[in-house]
Amino acid sequence: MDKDKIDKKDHILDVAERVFSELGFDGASTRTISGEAGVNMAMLNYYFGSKEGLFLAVFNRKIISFQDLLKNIGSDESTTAWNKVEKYIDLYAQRVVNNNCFQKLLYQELSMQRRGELSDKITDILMKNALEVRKILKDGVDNGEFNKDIDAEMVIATIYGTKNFIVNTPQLTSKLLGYDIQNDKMLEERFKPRIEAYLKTLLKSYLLK
Amino acid sequence: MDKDKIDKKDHILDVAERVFSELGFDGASTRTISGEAGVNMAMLNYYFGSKEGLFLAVFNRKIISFQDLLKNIGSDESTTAWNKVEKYIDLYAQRVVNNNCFQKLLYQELSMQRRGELSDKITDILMKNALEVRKILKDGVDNGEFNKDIDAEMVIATIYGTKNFIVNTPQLTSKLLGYDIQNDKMLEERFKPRIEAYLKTLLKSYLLK
DNA sequence: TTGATATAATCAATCGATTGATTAACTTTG
DNA sequence: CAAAGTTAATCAATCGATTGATTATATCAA
Repeated sequence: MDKDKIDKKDHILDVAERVFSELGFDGASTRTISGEAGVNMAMLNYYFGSKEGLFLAVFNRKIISFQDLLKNIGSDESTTAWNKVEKYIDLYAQRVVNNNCFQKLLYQELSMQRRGELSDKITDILMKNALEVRKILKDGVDNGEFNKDIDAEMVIATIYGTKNFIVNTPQLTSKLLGYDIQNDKMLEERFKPRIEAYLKTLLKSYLLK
Repeated sequence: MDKDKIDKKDHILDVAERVFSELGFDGASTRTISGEAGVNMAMLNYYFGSKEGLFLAVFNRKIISFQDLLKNIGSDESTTAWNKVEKYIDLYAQRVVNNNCFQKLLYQELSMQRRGELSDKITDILMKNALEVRKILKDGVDNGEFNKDIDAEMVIATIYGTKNFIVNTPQLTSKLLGYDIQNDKMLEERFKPRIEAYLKTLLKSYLLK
């Protein structure tokens, strides 16, 4: 039945996303993934063509919705630039909480600059997001809302980097923050409001005159 | 000759450090490392016992100078907390420029929480570093120099994270910043002063009353 | 509805390539 | 000579990928 096929592919993607996140692209073997998904190894290639195809499928499944949300924030003409920044921080924090595992995977894969389509695709997607944020910042400068001498690109690095550092080195930052970042409940109830409040205060004092 | 042996081992470590940084632990094969180092594959095991032994050797070689960084920063009682922060930013930026490759390797391995001994070792070192910075920040709060409601731990995440994001995703940030982060000359002449100025301005507006 | 048939899904088995590691022979050095 | 250094050749294990055979499902003529 068609419904079953979709469910099974989706199940494989779920498992693959988790295993990739835990072990990285190289560390996660197709045998491990198929084994944990409870399917035959050949099914991975049957459905997704190759290991890289499987990774790309995991990747593509995640990115579509976020792009649209981001675009909507930037295109809203009825609000201030600072309000857009706040909205983006909220959206981003929510995204991190919901896709903690995957965000780690993305950054990990991007960190080791590898050959081919995979890295290029990830770069393109993240670049699009980054440019969207930069446009918001530049607009804020142009309309006099933000300081004219802000370093927009570095601000982007700060937003992404602060989050990445925390979720990508959980054994370090959990000690530092005082609670377990890898625990979903802690992530939602303590980390999320904390990074939201922090980034807003930090950027507000830097961006606004 | 003993000198030659040391030089050769050191050369292998140099190459291994770079290749590990570029491809990760899994992605870097012993054949690639030995090939690029211009030595026979068996020499790696002859010198370092195993691939992991080689990795540990790369890591241990760097630890010593890492420790030195920790000592002299917060101990100066004759200056302000903000001045210490500025000094630390300068020192850190210098560190990044000089050890760009290794810094990448470090956080790559740490973000893949997979090994026992090595991961603990890295965590301990970085934790010591982080606590040193936190002490500076807390002292600044206690003597009324900094805002009393700053989030010290998140500030640390911002300092480390902003840097890490840029040097660990060079193909992305090079596009964003407009020059090649992987070029040493660019790193020294353009990126270093830029991140110094940015972090100082950013943190100044956030920390100081 | 039934039976034949075509398509999709799944399987065990195995492919060649590559991995980290090791061996044994050779060369250099002291 | 003996020890250290170095090499090519090779090891078992595992990698991603593919095969041909088998089962399940869908389609359609009678």
